[in-house]
Parts: sequence; C-alpha cells; structure tokens
Amino acid sequence: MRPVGASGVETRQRVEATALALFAAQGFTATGIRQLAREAGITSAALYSYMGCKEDLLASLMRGLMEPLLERSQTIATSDTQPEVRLRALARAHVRLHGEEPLAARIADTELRALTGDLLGEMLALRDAYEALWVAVIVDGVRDGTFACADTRLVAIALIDLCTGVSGWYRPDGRHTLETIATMHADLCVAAIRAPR
Amino acid sequence: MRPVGASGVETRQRVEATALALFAAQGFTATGIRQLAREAGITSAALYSYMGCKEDLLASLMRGLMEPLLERSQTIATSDTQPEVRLRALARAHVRLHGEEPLAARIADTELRALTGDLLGEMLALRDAYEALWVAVIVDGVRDGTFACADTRLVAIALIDLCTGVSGWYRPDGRHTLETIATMHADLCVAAIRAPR
Amino acid sequence: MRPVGASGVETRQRVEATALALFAAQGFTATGIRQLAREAGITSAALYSYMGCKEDLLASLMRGLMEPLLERSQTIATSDTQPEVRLRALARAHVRLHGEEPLAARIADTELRALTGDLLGEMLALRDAYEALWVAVIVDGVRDGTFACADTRLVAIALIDLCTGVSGWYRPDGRHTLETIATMHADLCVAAIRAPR
Amino acid sequence: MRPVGASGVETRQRVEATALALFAAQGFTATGIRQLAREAGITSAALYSYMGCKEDLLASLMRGLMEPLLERSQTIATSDTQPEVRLRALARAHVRLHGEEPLAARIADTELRALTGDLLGEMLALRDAYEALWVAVIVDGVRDGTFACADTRLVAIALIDLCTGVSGWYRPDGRHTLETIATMHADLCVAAIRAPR
DNA sequence: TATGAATGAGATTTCATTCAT
DNA sequence: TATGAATGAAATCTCATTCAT
Repeated sequence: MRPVGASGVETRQRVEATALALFAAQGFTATGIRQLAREAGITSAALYSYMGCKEDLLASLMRGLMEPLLERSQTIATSDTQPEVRLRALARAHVRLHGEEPLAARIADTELRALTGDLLGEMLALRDAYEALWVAVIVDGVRDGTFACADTRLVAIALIDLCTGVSGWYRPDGRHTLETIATMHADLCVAAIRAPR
Repeated sequence: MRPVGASGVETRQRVEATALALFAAQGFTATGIRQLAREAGITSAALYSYMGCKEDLLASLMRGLMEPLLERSQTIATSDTQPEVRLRALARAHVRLHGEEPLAARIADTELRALTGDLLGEMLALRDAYEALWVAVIVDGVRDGTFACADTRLVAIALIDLCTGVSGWYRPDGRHTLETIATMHADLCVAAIRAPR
Repeated sequence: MRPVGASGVETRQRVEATALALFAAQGFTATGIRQLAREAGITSAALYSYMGCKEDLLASLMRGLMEPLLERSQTIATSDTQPEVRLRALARAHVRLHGEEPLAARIADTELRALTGDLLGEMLALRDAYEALWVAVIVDGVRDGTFACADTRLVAIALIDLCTGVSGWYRPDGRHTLETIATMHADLCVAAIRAPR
Repeated sequence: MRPVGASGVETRQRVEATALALFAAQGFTATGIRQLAREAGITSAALYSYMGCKEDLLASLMRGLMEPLLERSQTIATSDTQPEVRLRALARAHVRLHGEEPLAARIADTELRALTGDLLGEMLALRDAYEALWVAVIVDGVRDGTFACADTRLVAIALIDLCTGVSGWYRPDGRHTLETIATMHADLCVAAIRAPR
C-alpha cells in the first residue's frame, strides 16, 4: 500500500539523504533506526525494503564517496604529468569532494570503526588503495628531486588529513569558494614537501 | 563485599584506563556501561562510585588531555620569541601530547558530538581557546612578514588537523621516535605557511 | 512474531485492565513495568506500543474515571433543581462511579503524587473543576437556606472524601447493593449540612 | 567516628523526621534510601544503625500515630457518657491527631499496602481495633435511640474517612483553628447519623 | 556510630530486527 | 512496498543492603 505520489526511488533517496545527515551529525551508533525512519517519513519496518541492515546502509553511503574519489584520483595519479602537478590535482580533488559531500566525507572518515567483517575489509581496501595513490605520486616527486621527505607513507597520511579537515568547516556560503580553498590546500601540500633549492 | 586489597584510587585508575581504551577504539556511544565495568573488573553499579554518569566520565577524560595541552600551549604562544619558533613549538607540543596520549587525543578529537549541555559548552570553550592560540601566533608571523596566508583561522585549523593525525597511527615501537615525528610536523607546518622570499 | 489471533485492540484492553489491577493494589511506583507486561501476557518492550511511558499510562487510567465523573456531575450541578436534590445526585454519582470502577477510583484518589509536569497539571485541573461543582451546589443551598455550613470548600472536600471511601471496601456481592449504598451516602451528606429548622 | 556535636538520639530524630516528610510527600516506595540519608545528613550505610530495614522504619512511623490514637480512643469509647458525647469525642480526637501529625497520619492511611508479613499483620490489627471502637459507640447510640443507621461498620468507616481527610489540607496558619475544625467534623458526624425525631 | 566501596537485582526505556497481513 | 505488532537483548542507571575498616 504505497502512499500515492511516492515512488520507491524517491523514498530511497530520502532515506539515504536522511541517513547521511544523521550519521554525520550524531554518529552511526548514536543514530537509531527509528529516528532515521521517522525523519525519512516511513516506518522503521519499511526501512528494510531499502537496506539489508543498518550496517549495509552505512557501507553504501561510504562507497558513494570513496569510489568516486578513488576513481578520479586514479586517473590523476597515473596521468603523464609532473609529480607536483599531480599532487596538486590530488589535493584539489580531495578537497573538492570533501567540500561538495561533507556529510558523506565525515562519515567515511569517522565511521570505519562501526563496520565489521566483510564490509570493514572492503572499506579498508578502498582506503588503502587511495593512500597508495598519494604515496606513489610523492615517491615520484622524491625520485625526480621535486619533493623531499623522510617517510613517504607518513607524509602522505599527514597531507590527506590536512585536506580532509575541510569537510568539518566548509560552508558554501562562507568567505571562500570551494575552488579557492582547494587551491589553498594544494599550495599547503606542495609547500610542505617541496625540496629546498 | 569489597575485594580485599583494592582501594578506591586503584579502581578509579583502572576505570579510567579502561574507558580510554574502549572509547578510543569503539567510540563513546558504541561502548556500553557493562562492557566498561566488566573490563575494569567491577560491577556496572560500582562504576557509579567513580563517575556521575557516562557523559561525565567522557568529559573528564577529555579534560585530561585538553587542559594540559591548553596550558602548555598558552605558555608557548605568549613567550617572547619569534613567531616561527613559537609555531614550531606549538606543533611539537601538539604532536607530542597526541603521541603520548593517543587514546585521550582520539577521544578529544572525535567525541565532542557525544556531549550535551554544559559539558559540551565547557569543551567547546577549551577547544576555541586552543585554536585562538595558533591563530595569534600565525597573525604575529604574518605581521612581521615571516608567514603568508590568506585566512588565518582556516589555516590554523588545517595545521592543527595535520598534527592531530598523529594520534591515529603513531606507535612507540614504530619507525620514528615521537621527537622525530614532532620535528617533521613542525617542519611541515612552517614550510606550509612560510612567506616566499 | 505476533501471536496469531491477538489484535492490537484486545492487547491494549488487557494492558489497561492489568495496570488498573496492579496500580490499585500495589501502587504505581511499586508496580514494575516487567510485572505489568508479564501479567498482561506480553514483553515489556511491547508495552511501549500501547503507552508513551509508564506515567502516561497512569494518567490515561485516571482520565478514564475523572472525565466521565466530571461530565456527569457538570450536568447534575447545573440542572434546574433544588440544591438538596442536586447534592444528593452528586453524591450518588460519585458513589456509583467509585463503586463501579473501584480500581480506577482508588488510583485517581491516591496516585496524583506520582504524576509530574503537564500530566500533573492536567489532573489537578480536573480535580479542581470537580470540587468546584460541589462547592457551587452547596453555596446555592446555603443561599436559599437549605444548607448551613461554615466553610463551603472545606465541607465540600469532607463530603467528597466521605463518598470516596466507598471504593475501598465496596464489593458487588456484599451486603448492600451499590444503589443502597449510594442512597445512604446521599443521606449522610445531606444530613450533615442541612440547616436546622 | 561520630561527628562532634551529634548524638545518636538527635540523629535518630532527624532520620525519623526526614522519613515522615519524604514518605508522606512522595510515598514509601518512591522514596529511596539514599535520598532519605542525604536529607538526614548521613550516609545511607549509617541509616542502618537506626533502623532494621526500610520497612521497619515505615512500621515504626505508623505505630507512632496509631498507638496513641488507639489509646486515647479506647479511653473515650469506654467512658461512661452518652453515645453522642463519645462519638463527638472520637471524631475530635481523630481530627486533632490527624491535624497535629498530618505526615504520620497520611502515611498510616496510605502506606499499609507497602507492608508485608508480620508488620502488615500488626498494623492491620491496630486498625481493626480502632474501627471496632467507633462501631461500638455507634451501636450503643443505635441501641438507645440516639443514632439511626443501616450498617454500623459501613457507617463507622465512612465517618472515619470523613475525619481523615483533614490531614490532607489542614494548615496551622489556615482560616480555622484545629479545634474549630474538630468541632465542625464532630458536628458533621453526629448530624449524619442522628436519629430523626 | 559511621564510612567508602561494593554487590546482585531490578528499574524504565530503547535497540535492531522480523513477520504476517 | 508498507504496516502494526511483536520480540529478545541490551541500554543507562538506581535499588536496598552488606561489610571491612
């Protein structure tokens, strides 16, 4: 008995949007299935038409951010340009996606620990693959003398963390456009590891 | 029927250590009062001799990190040295405390949203005061031409985030000593905002 | 896994009947939610399909007595008959309802103190409105010389108390019918305040 | 290690006074042992120097009212005066004690159901003996033609209830003195069952 | 007489999930 | 696709009480 005017697709989108908002604001564990249902305008039983279980829903939200991020970054990291250009592009892409999808970003960055089993493995693999792209670019830069750094992986993580912060405070109506912020962070990253001349 | 040989002080320490470990690993919300009690070796009822409520316990763990951090940083930020020296010292102190107390650090950095009411207000005030110290130092550096940056507060937060990441992966038996890592992060921070000559 | 053959309506009635019995016999506070659930034949979790919280359930049981009582009494008190007739009718209605619904009556009369906030306010308002009806009738009687009394409100409360006692000991299979008892109490009330000729 | 200046006797009195206030206001079940201790200014463990268990304390408070009431009423009921005089005296004594000790009275009248076992038996015996005194006086009055009533025990209970109400609203600084109120209730009682001439 | 620490049981309420309709 | 009713387990917290000190 579907309410007139509501299609499954719309409902699904509403559920996902609501979950994004709640998980990001309160955390996955602190968000109850009934609050989620209530704010999405359906019963909690109906939720299970749109998700396997609560954890599946979380994983699919994470995928929604991490898969595009990984995809774009793969293209960037393997492109045929100088390491500095690629590092800037990686940073820009990271900042842009974190600014455009701050909710999904926050969830992806903080709720890994809520996952278990296969879902956890899947997400860890995505994250590791992503980190490896940054490492590869930095290694290239170190090799050709553009960059200088003591521990590549460690620095890669530090720079990613630096760009990740954006999702915590960026507002579309804030003082700077997302493009400006992306440029600033790209500058910070490159400045941080550029080899002294 | 108090187990012979256990004093209140010891039990309190055991409770706090257990809470640090569990809250850091699983998150505050995902950690139940009974698990906490079980792993601390007491009943859940006895927990309430050592805390007002679960949220009070969380707040006191956060204070344990944020108050020392704020105190040391205040001394640094108001010392009579060059901005670059002070910024390096801030970064080193931040990294050092986050490396020494990674559990408390992780909790302080991720569980603010679990607080409500007065406790939330108190912690936000601590955090804001801390951020203000970094901002002040950066402003000083910009004024005397050492640093160049577009938006002080934004950059301050980005640099703090950068140093915060340490608590996520640092291990005492890892490849670098904490001092080395602190130096590296201080380098990253300064490099990131040093004015081009 | 809903037991076949049980509908929500039946369950709700069973819950309310059980609550009436237990609250009346043991008191609201002394009755646990699990005992209530057990004796109603459901789980304690399922109780919450039928009530907001324990206090809401109490308030709704009270309403079940006080609203009809107030309604009937309003009709009586504002009817166009002599004060003595109206007082007798008030007493009879009170006794009758207290005899027919002794459990609800006992609860309404003794568990006000278990309520808080808005629910308490609502019930106090009902009680005050009810007392005011008796006062009004007595005042009318005093005015036309039928009754004589020093303090109307005080006497009104005393007479109501007198009729209330019925719910404590009346049994349908006792020595007197409820109608007889009602008559007796109406007699007592009128005799108690009739002006001496 | 008794705090200087506090004697056991004083503490005991403070405990009993506190218990009277709390049990009367909130009910026996709703009053926790720790609230009681806190408001009496001792630890909950120390309470057990002054009482066997919570239920013992309740019983002793009840005795404090019911034994004097029974004693005085026994003297009255067996005195060599006319039934009407004795009934008035019973009512006056009841009202007086309920007005002077409204807290104990309220507890004695409402918390019987919180007792179990021997303590319950003891209190029921006191109550029954007391009721029997009223019944005896009324019977005497009926015999000599002063009173007229259909069911002695039933009427006795109704009149006791009527006088009991006093403890619910009497305030020493109210509109009437306790003596006046006692007189009014004695009047009500006698008027209610006086045989028509 | 008093305390601090502790206990086992239980309080009310919510959890994620299931299932016949 | 959606619902109302239900579940077993667990949530946080309080209960009255005990006992070595």
